[in-house]
Amino acid sequence: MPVTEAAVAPLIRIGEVARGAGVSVRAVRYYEQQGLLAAERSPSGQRLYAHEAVERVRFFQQMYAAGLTSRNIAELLPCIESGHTDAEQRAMLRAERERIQAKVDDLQAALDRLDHVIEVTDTHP
Amino acid sequence: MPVTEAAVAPLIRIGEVARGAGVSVRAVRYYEQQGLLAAERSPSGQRLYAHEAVERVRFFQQMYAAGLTSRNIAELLPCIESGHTDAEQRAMLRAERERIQAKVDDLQAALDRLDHVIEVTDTHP
DNA sequence: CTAAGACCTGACGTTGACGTCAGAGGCAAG
DNA sequence: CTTGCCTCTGACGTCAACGTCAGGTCTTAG
Repeated sequence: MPVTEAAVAPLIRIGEVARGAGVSVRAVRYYEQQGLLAAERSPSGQRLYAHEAVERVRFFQQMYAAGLTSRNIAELLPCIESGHTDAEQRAMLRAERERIQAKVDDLQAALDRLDHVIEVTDTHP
Repeated sequence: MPVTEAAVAPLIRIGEVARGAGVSVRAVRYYEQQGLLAAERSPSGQRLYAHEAVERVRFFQQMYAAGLTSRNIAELLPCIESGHTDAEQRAMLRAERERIQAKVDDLQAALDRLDHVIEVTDTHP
């Protein structure tokens, strides 16, 4: 086994990140602008990402879908990466959790109402 | 029992509707503009609403929270009021239902991820 | 070498549900 | 009558997460 070079994880360009995560190239640039996703640069200035960037962007999408803002996501990223938190961060995490839970409850209530409408209108065509 | 006049349900003004439903006066006007909520007018031009308007506005809020647009709500209002639907409307109702259900699932997934983060960071302070 | 894509940096446009401000009436109390 | 609060009609502002366009550079298949 040669001791020469560890297999350098091949970096990917922005288009591949975007396609992999199912978002636009513009969106990926936007995430960088919001401080969510840093990129190396090639000598010519093109952004280069590790493969994990794809999963990371998917995570962003999931959080956006949950109603978090870029700022919220930026705040909770250090918690995830460092694995430890101070009191303020824990409070923030719990607050976001409560917000989402409340939203789930709201949606469930809306769903119930819609189901009621559907039931009524289906049995009275 | 006098046969004179049925107790006229007292109409309320826009401010009371807004306070009752927990939204702004501007929002109530906006709903009218979107064709969601009609109002009588006093001789001087002020909007007058029945009490049920409050509940109706709450319903709007619930639907907005579920991610429906004003247009969506406007489309499903006739279904609710008439109590019957054509095929297209039923399809629309089901589609919205699916959208909301998908959103609930997304939120639940986000919640699970957040819970995981919270758990890890709580046990590693 | 060359043409087609992919990528770059600005920078303005979009969408939805309102917020906000201006200017002008209404309306009950004192 | 006037003070104070509510309401009216426009009409422009906001905010977030991008879309889109312009004009130029890079990379890669052939």
